[in-house]
Amino acid sequence: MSFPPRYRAKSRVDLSGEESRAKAVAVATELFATAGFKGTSVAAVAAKTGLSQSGLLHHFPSKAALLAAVLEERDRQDGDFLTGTTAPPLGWAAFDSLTALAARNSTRPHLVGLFVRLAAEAVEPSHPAHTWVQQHYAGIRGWLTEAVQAGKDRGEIAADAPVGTVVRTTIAVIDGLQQQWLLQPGEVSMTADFEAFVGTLRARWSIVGSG
Amino acid sequence: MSFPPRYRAKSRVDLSGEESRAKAVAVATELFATAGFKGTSVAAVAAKTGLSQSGLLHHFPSKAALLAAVLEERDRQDGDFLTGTTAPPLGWAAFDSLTALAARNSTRPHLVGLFVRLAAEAVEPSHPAHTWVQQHYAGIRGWLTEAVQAGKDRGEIAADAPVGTVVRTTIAVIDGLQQQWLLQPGEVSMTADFEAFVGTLRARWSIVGSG
DNA sequence: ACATACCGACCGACCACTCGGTCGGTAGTG
DNA sequence: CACTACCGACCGAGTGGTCGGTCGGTATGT
Repeated sequence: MSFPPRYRAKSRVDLSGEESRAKAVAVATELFATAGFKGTSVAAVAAKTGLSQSGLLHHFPSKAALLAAVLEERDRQDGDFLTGTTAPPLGWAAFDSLTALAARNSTRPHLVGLFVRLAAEAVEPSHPAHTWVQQHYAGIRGWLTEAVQAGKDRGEIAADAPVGTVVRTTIAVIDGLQQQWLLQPGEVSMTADFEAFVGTLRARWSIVGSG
Repeated sequence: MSFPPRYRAKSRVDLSGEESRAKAVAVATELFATAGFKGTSVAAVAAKTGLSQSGLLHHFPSKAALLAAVLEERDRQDGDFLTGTTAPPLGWAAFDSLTALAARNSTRPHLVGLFVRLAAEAVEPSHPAHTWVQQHYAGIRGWLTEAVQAGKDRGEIAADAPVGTVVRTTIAVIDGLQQQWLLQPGEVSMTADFEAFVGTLRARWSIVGSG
């Protein structure tokens, strides 16, 4: 998406353009997270960015394009965990990575709210974020399924553990805890609760003496 | 809400009013479930009900009032499980009731969609359904907390089981499975997955020989 | 000259909601 | 029975406001 700087890097015009774009994405992330996509107006994003509506639409041809940029940015920030260049964690280590992800998300309510909002809004196929949400779930599902299967192969996880159910339930716990965390931010620890859930999984499906 | 019939009960005018009202609530439930509250227009509800917009607003003074009627109806249908007149189930039986609730919900995608949608939309305090969502979660939390505590007292559940975490995680699993079920209706069984989760809980926190 | 960043003015569509009325049925009175 | 008074159900035609998006222009830097 980012094209090479054709002028000197410090050019005021280009810099200003990039800055406006980035700021608009940040503002849109926050507003989409709290008011949803349909509940947020382009004018509101523009105002909070410090642009006129036309100025904002100069950078993003449509509201949907702005949403796409927001989702792209979210993927970029989270992608290191799942689709990063490093090898993905396997076996129980994958669940530890998810715990770490939960801990990190606890410091970024904007991104959590954005996801919870959009996941619910985009259930209907006509929503501009529908395919993104589908792919997001498919990605996590596939990643976690592979990790659990690998855990079986290397003797960490019991061979009779129901992979699909474990995977879906784990994802469900993450999503559900996020929802509750948004409703009572101070009184819920996503990290602790998820860690306890993983402990329960280990107690049930760990092969004794393997970790 | 219902005032005493000043005329004979079978008056055709009154009956027609009740019917229109009920149909409007049913239609609104469906539309709110698929398009959300903000994404649904009063005109759309009116058209699908078979009324003009003015006719619909004759029965419900505002869109928010229509939403309130929808939520009231949902509570009425689900309330038997949690706040019914019969004594609430305690100990592990409470989780069996939740399994039954999941099974019943599997046959009513409208109500599931309505809840998932509104729970996400109503995170922001200004949303007309915000307090309803808060109370809904508080109700389930309290109900399940009491059940788990009672299970400890009667020796079904281990005394060192972390009540709060178990309760929050259980609610999270329900919510998360609903979300996934909405995204892939045919490929997920909320009932089976939740049942497996309960099995994992039992394996970890059941007191041996008690059930 | 040329591209980029940006704005003011505007547009048609849609929004929730209001207003003034019609219509059919009911109750009371004679 | 007829007549009046009244009711709830419902509609057509608006209200002002907001929506996403377009267009023509200006200012600026290369």
